[in-house]
Amino acid sequence: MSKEYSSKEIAIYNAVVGLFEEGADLNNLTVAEITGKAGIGKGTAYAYFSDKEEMIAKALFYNSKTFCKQLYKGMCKEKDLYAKINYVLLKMEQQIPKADCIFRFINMISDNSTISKRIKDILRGEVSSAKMSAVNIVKGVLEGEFKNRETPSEDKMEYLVLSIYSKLLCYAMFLKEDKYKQETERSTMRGLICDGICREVRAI
Amino acid sequence: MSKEYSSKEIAIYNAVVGLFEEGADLNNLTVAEITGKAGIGKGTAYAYFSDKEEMIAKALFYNSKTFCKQLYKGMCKEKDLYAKINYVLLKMEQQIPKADCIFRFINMISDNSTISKRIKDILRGEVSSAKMSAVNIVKGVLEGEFKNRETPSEDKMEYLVLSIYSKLLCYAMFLKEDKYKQETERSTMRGLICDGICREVRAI
Amino acid sequence: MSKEYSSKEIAIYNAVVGLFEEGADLNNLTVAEITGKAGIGKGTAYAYFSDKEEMIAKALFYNSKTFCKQLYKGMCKEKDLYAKINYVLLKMEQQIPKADCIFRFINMISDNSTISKRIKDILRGEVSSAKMSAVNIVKGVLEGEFKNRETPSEDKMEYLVLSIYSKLLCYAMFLKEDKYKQETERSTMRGLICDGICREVRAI
Amino acid sequence: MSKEYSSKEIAIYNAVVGLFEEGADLNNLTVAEITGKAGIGKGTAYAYFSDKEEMIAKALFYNSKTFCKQLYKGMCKEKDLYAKINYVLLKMEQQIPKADCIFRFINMISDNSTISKRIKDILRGEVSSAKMSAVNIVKGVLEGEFKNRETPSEDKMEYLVLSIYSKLLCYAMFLKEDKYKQETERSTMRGLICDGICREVRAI
DNA sequence: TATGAATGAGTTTTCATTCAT
DNA sequence: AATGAATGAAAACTCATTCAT
Repeated sequence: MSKEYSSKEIAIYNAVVGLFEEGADLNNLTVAEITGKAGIGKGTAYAYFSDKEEMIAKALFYNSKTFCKQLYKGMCKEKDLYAKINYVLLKMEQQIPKADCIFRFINMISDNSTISKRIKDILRGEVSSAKMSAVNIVKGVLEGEFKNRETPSEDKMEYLVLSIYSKLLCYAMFLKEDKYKQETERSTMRGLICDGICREVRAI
Repeated sequence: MSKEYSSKEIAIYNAVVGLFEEGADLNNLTVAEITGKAGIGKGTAYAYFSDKEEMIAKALFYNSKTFCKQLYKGMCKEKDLYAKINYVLLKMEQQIPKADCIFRFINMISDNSTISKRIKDILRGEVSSAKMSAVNIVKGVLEGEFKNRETPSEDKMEYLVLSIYSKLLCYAMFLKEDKYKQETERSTMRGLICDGICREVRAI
Repeated sequence: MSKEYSSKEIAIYNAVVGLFEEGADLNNLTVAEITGKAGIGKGTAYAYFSDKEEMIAKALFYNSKTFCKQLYKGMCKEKDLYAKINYVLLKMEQQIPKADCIFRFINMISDNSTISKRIKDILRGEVSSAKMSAVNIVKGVLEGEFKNRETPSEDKMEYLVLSIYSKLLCYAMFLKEDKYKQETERSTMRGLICDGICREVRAI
Repeated sequence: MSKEYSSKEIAIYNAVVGLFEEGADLNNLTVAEITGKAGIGKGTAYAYFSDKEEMIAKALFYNSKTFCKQLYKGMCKEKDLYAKINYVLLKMEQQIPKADCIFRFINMISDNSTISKRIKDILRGEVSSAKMSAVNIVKGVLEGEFKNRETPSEDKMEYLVLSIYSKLLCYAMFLKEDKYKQETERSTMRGLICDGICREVRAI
């Protein structure tokens, strides 16, 4: 079911994400940097990827898939809506660089870069795409809410997904601001977001 | 109060935005393309900007400022919260490329590109930064809501801003999906967003 | 007298010639292509040849030697000058790719490529070189002509060789032109060449 | 009528031919070598040519055209067939490297290299192609021969062209052999070739 | 002041060759 | 002996930036 990755592929994926976490610009990464960080020869990388863009696109996709899968699993164990959202927000805080990387990944899907084109190719090929993965988390969050009551119309569900998804996305953005380096601030905002989402779900 | 722009500067700004709207990747724009589109010589551009990144960063900033200013003005004329939000969403739909350009601009602030660094420099210099401009719109939207009732705590205001801002941002993202090429779909979602935001504001 | 070739060597030789006949550029053949076509591992090839150039040079040499030997044999059976030349021209037509390969081989001797250097090394080592082989055919063609009459001076013999050799060479070149895809055209030219050479030989 | 060449183009053409004359392999010339020899920057070359192959192909073509034009002009002044051929052979001897370069050019037309493809593109574009130029010389040589007598059939003319052309070509090849470093040897062969051609023309 | 020809540093990518298995 | 994964040197090509006109 799950794809097999060779050790060299994983090395490239980790190198790309690692460089990103160190503050590199994904649009200006060089193959030399990537393979250097990965500890393999330049030529080797080209035996596994057709070009630089593929390396980066697949690395972002792999990172997103891995992180989202893990997030999804943990979130499912939480008992109610509030707890689920809180879990996701907390995990994002704990792994800011990973979350950030997904954030970049999602952004990249809609720029016009060559990487973006490659990402789209990958997503087309994969059944459970990465953006879907992020959206899946939101859907997972909502699941169970409508077991004991009528499921809202499709439009309303779509709105709820947008509403929750957008808050998660922006929370990731806000986390990078200096202000949110403080746990107190984060905790307050987290609470407000959880409350807000619960209120929205109830209201629909 | 407002800065004076020379005609050459404006030409560069319009060229950058124009190229972006034509589908160019902002990270791979060349000076030749920009000056070609602007109808001026390469050397001339360097008389007004210190490097390529400055051209792009300032162009994005200029575009955002202009669009947000216009949006802000129009929005103020609307009588209530619902109408204001509806106005903003409608304007975004009407000017998808411009909205998209701001979206990119906001995203860029948090990538690690050279352009991003330049944007930060500009924002530091400008009192009313562009992100602020976008956030300002949100603030403008909220303004007036709290004339007849107690202003919520600063934390809650911040949450409201995040909530509204995130929905606007994600609406811009969603607008690029095929589904939202249909006016009916857009109209439904617009209504849900306006309702949702009104509910949130009331609930706080 | 004749060298022994291992099966791997032969595989390489056939691979090179095969690739050439398929339209490959001898100057841009890769080891991967050659060994792939030969059905052996890259490392194995290096057990038999010191480098890529040697593979190609020896392959061309082998092909030339083989083809010329065969041509020489067949030609000797023909009774007179006209028949001999006609035989050679006909064989060239029947095996255009092989003839072409020799043609390339001869040309290569005088370019300054690394392959050319290797070819020269081989020719130095071999008593009956390939160019000699081609020239040998010409000499074979002339042989017997001067049994019943005085052998011309060395200079004149040299001229005759050049004259015949050059016509064979150019006939091979011309054969690649569209015009000579027609048997009628080829047949006419063949006749003219045979007549011309006979006349020259008689005149000397 | 004649194309204008920029000084940079000429510099590239001379550099390529110069490098060839110094013994470089046309198939392994690097852009750095060419532009270095030409005394211009690498980037500059790419402003005038779309790629390396174009530089080399056009350089060979330019050299051939120039040399053939000059040869043609001089040859026309000679009074009879013998003198004309003698003139051409002498010029070839005097400018062995140039003649050699044309020889390579003609050979290249029929290899399968990228340069060869480029040459074919050029020839398709030009009315008086380079191979034609070489052939033109042969035709020029023959011109005037048939003023006072009946022109032979087309086939026979074609044969004559092949016969003369092939001798010129091979003479150029032979000139590179050590033996023909001697003027005496060359002079003898020259005489034999002139006689031979005259005899052939008369016999047709 | 405006220009765009010229430059070369910096990137991607290929491929001959090696060597551990 | 045979293999092919791994390597990195080398080459093509691009493009920001300069500067003579």
